[in-house]
Amino acid sequence: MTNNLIARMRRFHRAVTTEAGLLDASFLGRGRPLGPARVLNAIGQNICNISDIRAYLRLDSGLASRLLRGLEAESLIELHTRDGDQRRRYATLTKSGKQEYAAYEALSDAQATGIISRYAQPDKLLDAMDIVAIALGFEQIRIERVSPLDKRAIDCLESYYDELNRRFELGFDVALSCDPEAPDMQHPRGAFFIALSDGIPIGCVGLKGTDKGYGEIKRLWTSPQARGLGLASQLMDAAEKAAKTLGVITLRLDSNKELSEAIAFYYKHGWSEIERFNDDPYPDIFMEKIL
Amino acid sequence: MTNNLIARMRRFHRAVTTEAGLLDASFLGRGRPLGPARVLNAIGQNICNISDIRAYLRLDSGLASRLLRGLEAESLIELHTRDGDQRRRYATLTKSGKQEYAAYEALSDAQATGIISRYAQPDKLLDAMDIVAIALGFEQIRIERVSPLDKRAIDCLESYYDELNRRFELGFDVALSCDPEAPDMQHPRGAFFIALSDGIPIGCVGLKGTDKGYGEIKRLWTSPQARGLGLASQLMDAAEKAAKTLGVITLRLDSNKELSEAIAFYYKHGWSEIERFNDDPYPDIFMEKIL
DNA sequence: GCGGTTATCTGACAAAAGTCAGGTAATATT
DNA sequence: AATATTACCTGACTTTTGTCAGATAACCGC
Repeated sequence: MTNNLIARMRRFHRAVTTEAGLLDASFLGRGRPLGPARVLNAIGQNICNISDIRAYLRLDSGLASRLLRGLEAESLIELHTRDGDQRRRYATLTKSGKQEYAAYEALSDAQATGIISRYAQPDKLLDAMDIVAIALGFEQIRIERVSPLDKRAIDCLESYYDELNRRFELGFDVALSCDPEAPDMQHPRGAFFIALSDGIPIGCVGLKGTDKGYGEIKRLWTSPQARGLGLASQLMDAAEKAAKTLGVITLRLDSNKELSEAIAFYYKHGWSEIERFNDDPYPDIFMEKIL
Repeated sequence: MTNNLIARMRRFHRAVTTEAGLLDASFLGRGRPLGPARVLNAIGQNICNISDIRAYLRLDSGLASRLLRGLEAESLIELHTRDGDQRRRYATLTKSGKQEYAAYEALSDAQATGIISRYAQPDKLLDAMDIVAIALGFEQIRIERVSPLDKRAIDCLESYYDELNRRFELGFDVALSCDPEAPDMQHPRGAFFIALSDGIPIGCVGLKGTDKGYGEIKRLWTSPQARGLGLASQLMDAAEKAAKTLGVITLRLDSNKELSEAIAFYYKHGWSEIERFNDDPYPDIFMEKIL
């Protein structure tokens, strides 16, 4: 298999550059060169600040400036300053800019569904695309501290519950578990983190504050497509750092032996087994780590 | 999940264009613009005819001509005509051209291994890349008639035997099975086909000639990464067409009920169950189709 | 308030990529 | 044999992209 690695990778690369070429070429269908089209799309995706646009598209400052001037001349965008740093400028779409952007969106949606639709098992393809996209964009994964009530946090939690429900012999029902109250996982009592790959949530962890002299790690989860990249470690690090900042020195967690890879992960990261410390029906293993 | 489709696809697309940009940008490390570098690589991949190069890289004839002139001036390539159409010209790498090409290869190999190596489960990533590459390059899949002794045919057969060995409760040993003799699956007695995605074999089928008044379909297999794209149908069509050409009107095959998706496929494609017609130990279902 | 830094812009270039209207010789069609 | 087509080339041109050296105004630390 290993000797095959290069060939497989090359084939992938070729497929992908061709496809990328096609997808980008589709942007040309609207009579605008790729440069301005890319900038317009970046702005449409709410990347408004000029520095951010430059970084996202890897553009030289001069070039970026000229492309923006062009879009402004077409009156697709407007540039403003905002409160705060008066050097920074922010681009927003005008009415016709929004229409143009929507047209581009429609083009790439059509492309996307076209590719997916010829596939009998779209989920298989999408999962594969996720795996690739997450792996290739690994350096860009950001850990963000959010409210556990954030839409993206809830997405993660639902996937997490689904997975527990599939993996536990008796299923899993959050209502029966001791679901931590949101305030316990928010400043100043605790924290909640999500991992984002290009804006899409792919993992989460909660730090729950208690009044019992220890903090609890809850809902550590990474999306199946993101496993094997060390994301759980990153999340756990974020949670531990937050715990230290809050003055928590003892962390506890509960888990279930069905989740063998998780248990292995905890042992590897300095956790050790302790006695049961709650009466939640699902966990059968209890662990502790002194920071 | 479905409402998520577009977002996932977009993320993938972005990851992939960025990565593609990086990979292509790596071509720039050798002080040659992308255009000539791409042409050199196409020639290195044995795409020699100028029309083919143009089609592969989607280049205007004038542009292609100029890029070739440039490489010629660097004495990396030579252009010749060959027997046959004297208008057609074929590019070949010179000695230093081969060196340059090897240097590009080394660059992209380093890129590839770099990406793979940071992944704890490289096979997971590679499988995903295969799935994506095959799906995106679906239109370019070619069915080729080859000898069953062709290296690529043997690769397919080995994967096929491996899979049977995994899936049959008692395992699978080719030696115990009635392995058809190569001549039976070659002109004029039979045929053997492989499916190629960008040169890599991803499926096969054999048509075995017999002296018993019927032909046999053997070794119909598609790689797991290629399933769900209707590749088996394409292969079967090729085999049936070949059978007709050879004057065969009755086709038979044997299979095993463990391979439920295969059986379903046969029923769907006009095959019906018949009595056992051989004493091979592995099959437990026997089928026939009149063309 | 002053030197240093930062975010953005401008103008002048240069390189690369793409386009187009012919041109030539070989081949195909009738 | 005349005509059309094909494969490739050439030259003239435009557009797009990328680069660089300054300019300007706002901000930051002291």
